[in-house]
Amino acid sequence: MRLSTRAEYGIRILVALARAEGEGPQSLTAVSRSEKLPHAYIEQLVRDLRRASLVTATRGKTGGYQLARPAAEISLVEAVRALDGPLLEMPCAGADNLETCDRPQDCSVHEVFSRVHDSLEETLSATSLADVVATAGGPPYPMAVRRRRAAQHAHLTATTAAAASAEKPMPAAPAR
Amino acid sequence: MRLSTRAEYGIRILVALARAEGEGPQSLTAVSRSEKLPHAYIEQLVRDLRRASLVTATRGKTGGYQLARPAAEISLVEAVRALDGPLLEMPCAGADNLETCDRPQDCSVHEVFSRVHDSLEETLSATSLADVVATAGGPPYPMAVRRRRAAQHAHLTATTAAAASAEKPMPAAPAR
DNA sequence: GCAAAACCGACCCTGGCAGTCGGGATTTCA
DNA sequence: TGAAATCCCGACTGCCAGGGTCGGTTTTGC
Repeated sequence: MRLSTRAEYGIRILVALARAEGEGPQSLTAVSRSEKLPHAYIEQLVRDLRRASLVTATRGKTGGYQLARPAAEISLVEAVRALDGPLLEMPCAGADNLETCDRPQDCSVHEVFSRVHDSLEETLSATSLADVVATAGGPPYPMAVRRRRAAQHAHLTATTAAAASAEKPMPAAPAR
Repeated sequence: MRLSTRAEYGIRILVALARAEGEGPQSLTAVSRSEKLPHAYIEQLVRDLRRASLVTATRGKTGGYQLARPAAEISLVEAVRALDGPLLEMPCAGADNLETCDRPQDCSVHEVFSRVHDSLEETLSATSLADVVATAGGPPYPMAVRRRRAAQHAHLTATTAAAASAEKPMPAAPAR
């Protein structure tokens, strides 16, 4: 299972724009340089972001892109949907829109996949660009991650997985 | 984002075997017929399941496959890992094993992706084959899903997403 | 010994997706 | 006015992972 690089790059772009919030339009070349991403490719992606109204563009020599809304009000799930389509793309799984399962009556996995989809949606919509920017200032990541994992593992053995999930500090408000 | 059909089919196979728990080995042709999956392809998958010790095989004319452990003790995350490798396969993301991020010091998305990975792991490891079999008897799925969604949405507007997740009845014990 | 099963490796083939290219439309600035 | 920098757009390429197949061997029950 993997998230497309489209979504990954897209998020990186948005985060870069979020960092420069209020500083006016950022040119794509600047972003591509700072994030080390291929300019020509990025261009496609940012187009989709604009069409999804996550970003606004201004043309001309001093032009560039900026977030269409405050970073705190843009959740990652919007970015992923804009670039990647449905969160969990499977014939038989509470997809984003409707169910297109070919075994309508007795599909064993339908329920589970819907659950997976929902959990993805939850985690992604619970994180805003502002959150990402905020955490990104912290300690080097492998460390932070490992510390988090350790703490969580302790909980997992003591209580249930669901309970542990609820205890994780999930910073911000969903955008919608 | 999508789960490979390998994983999907694999789960279907395991569920079929779980349904026939205690009835001795089930031939692959039987499974392929009942689940409407291509025999030749399934064969590959079940091989991997065996190598991961989720399934045992008996050869010969009356041979077939059966679960290596009770269905209640096999979680879906094991199946997915056996067939699909790491849960969330991304260069920069707390992958299953170790971190192979090329932007070691300031990777903005590392933290988020790890969170997604963990949430996947939670939901998948919280569901055992026995759970799937149990829920699979119930009402036709689209209904069940829609009902669940509606209930959840009501909560989401009232409380936070994380809290709603904790309230979802997640039936069973993680396998490990 | 025949039939039916599990085993195995090698192979094919198509779609999606990362990434490129060339050109056009806008704006700014000198 | 024109050059330069940007956004804008559609079309193209190339690769490779993944779904699916095939032919053959070994094991076992009747």
